[in-house]
Amino acid sequence: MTETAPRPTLEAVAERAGVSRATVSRVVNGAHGVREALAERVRRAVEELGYVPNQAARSLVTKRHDAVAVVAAEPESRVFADPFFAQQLRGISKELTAHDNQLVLLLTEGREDHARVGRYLAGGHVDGALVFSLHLDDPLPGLVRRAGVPTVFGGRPGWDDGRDGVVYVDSDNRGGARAAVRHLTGLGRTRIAHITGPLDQTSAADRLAGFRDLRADAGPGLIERGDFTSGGGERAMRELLDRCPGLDAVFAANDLTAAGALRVLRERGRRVPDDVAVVGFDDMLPVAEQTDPPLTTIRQDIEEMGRLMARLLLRGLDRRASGDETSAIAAPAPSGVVLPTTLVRRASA
Amino acid sequence: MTETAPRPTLEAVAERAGVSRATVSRVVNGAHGVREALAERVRRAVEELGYVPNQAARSLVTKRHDAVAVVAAEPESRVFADPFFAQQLRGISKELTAHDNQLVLLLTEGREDHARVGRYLAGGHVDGALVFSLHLDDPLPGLVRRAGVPTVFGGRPGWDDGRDGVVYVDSDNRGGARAAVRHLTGLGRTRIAHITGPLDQTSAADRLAGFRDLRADAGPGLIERGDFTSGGGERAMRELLDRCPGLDAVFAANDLTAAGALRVLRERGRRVPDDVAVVGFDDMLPVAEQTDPPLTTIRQDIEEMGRLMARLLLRGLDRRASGDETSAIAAPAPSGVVLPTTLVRRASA
DNA sequence: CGGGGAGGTGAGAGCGCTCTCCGGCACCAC
DNA sequence: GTGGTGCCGGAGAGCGCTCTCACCTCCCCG
Repeated sequence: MTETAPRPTLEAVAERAGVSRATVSRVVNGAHGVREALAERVRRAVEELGYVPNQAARSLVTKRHDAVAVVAAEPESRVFADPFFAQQLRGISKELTAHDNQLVLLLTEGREDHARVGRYLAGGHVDGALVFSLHLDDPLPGLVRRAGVPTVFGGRPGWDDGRDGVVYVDSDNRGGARAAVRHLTGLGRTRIAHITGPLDQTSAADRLAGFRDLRADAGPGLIERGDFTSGGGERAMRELLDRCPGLDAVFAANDLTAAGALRVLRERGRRVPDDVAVVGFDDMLPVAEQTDPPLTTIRQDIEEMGRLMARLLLRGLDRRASGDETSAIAAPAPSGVVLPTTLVRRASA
Repeated sequence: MTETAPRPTLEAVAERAGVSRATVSRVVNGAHGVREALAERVRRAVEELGYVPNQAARSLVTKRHDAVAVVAAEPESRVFADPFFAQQLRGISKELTAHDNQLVLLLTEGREDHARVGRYLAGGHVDGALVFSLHLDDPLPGLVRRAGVPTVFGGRPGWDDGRDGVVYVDSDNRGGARAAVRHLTGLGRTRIAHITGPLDQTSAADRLAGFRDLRADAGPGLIERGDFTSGGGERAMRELLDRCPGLDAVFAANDLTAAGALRVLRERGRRVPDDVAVVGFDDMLPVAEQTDPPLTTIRQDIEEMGRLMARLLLRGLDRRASGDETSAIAAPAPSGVVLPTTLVRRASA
């Protein structure tokens, strides 16, 4: 079918333009120091021949790939059930594209995949990695560290001990949770319950921490563990209602959970928000806007998270490339960047 | 920080094992014709040195990259609002991984991005492309064709004239629509309405066609255009109800649309499914399971679509690589593969 | 016991590019 | 005129790998 036409090489362009390979290379790579007349001739030759540099050959000598790996553990329902990952990806993609970098997607599933990813990263096929690590016991972080690839994490890694210069981007889960609680108390609610997410995920743990910040007195009776699913939200809500029928507000760790809680609340004859006010987290649109009543929730700028991750990584790569130790000191890589969240007020609280 | 240690080369392994580069290469690439004793020595040296082949160097000579581009137009709400894309990606990823291929993700947005993608594909950085083309007037298909890269499309391209050997994978939208209607008529419904999707997308057009297959007599009064969103579903449902208050069933082009319709139905005091039965399409879980009542819908195997796309592409690449004209004739690339859909019965119909 | 395989192994020529030299040339000052 | 000073541009050496050949053992058969 489509016979792969032999693509023109630098050599061919050089010949056509009547110059040497080196000159063509200089022009193609935007280096200065080539007389305009010559440069123009080269450019025309490039155009006429439809020359595109062979990335493999270039990488071979530069040791740069202009490619970044995005690593995500696939089985994490969170990653794929929500539109989250897609949105982060979009942010990442935009930023990488703007800097002429390619995005190599590595989805893992199971142990053997981890080994594969480790090998791939260690193999020096990409300049850096963007890793989504949501679980406390995630093997991925250790793996990429061993691979020795510059990395930025998405979400606070569980083992961030604040010292080892791990770079990550997260949204302000704790602050968002506080804002949710503050909103609820502002509404005059006093018996506020919290349905957590799976606590082996830092986002869930941080949201719980934020809740506790303002409700230090909340007995365990007002806190029930959920799992970021609506089914879990239902279960937890029932439990909570049985234990503490008089509660007047619920802060759910995410919107799915809140949707489940809402259903149980209605089923038990509680009016929302009159009897019980509900606040979610994420502002996951297809859910938050379509619950009954529409959900008041905490929004995070997912796409910006992705974009920021990419930006941080590329910046780090540049610094490394220029071997500029001083600037590395002048502007040390931030170890964690936390994006603000905002309260979106709808009808449920 | 992590000083990039100079990675061992084939040469280094060869020296350590006391053989020539060629032999190491043979072992590494699994070629036979190396005495077991030697092969073992080589393997040990590889292990000890932690040798990983340099893909750039390899590509330079083989002209193979073991990488496939996945191209998707980002602004299409469909691609990112649904978990669809993520699921297809997962299927694609699994299949590619199984064949040791990398996935390079290219998200486009706007005209200049198209040019960029075109250049990238034409640049021969990947062996093939998987392209999601949902719109009739999508410029992407023409672009990849010009780039001359082996391609498999996701979703039937609008311009598939049945002749030019375009390879694509789609789910059976038309058959699924027929199944939906058949289910409704089986329930004794006679005044069945259809809320379409945006008809410039082949999936929406095909679903409409399936509806028409069995309801050729359905006047335009029973067909209302939607846009795959719940808001559109609401609008269309109101319209339909005003125009034809006696309708007893609705087939919505997707679940989001159905969710919107459901809301309007309730608002207008119609009981579902008693007064009006509703069937959706997609079986988009967070939506279909959580509508009230839960949605009867047509499920498609999204992940399998992705997997199949990848499989088809890789198969084509293999054939091309082996230059095996005869097998190309013996097993011609299928021009379109259509995956079956199944009816998932819940409470709405 | 010698010749002809057959099967292993190594040498070496690139793949297409970048980048370091180094030579050439124009221009200035003396 | 001569020597210096830049700036351009070209030559050439690889980057790490694959792959074709040629060579070199052995082994088998006549």
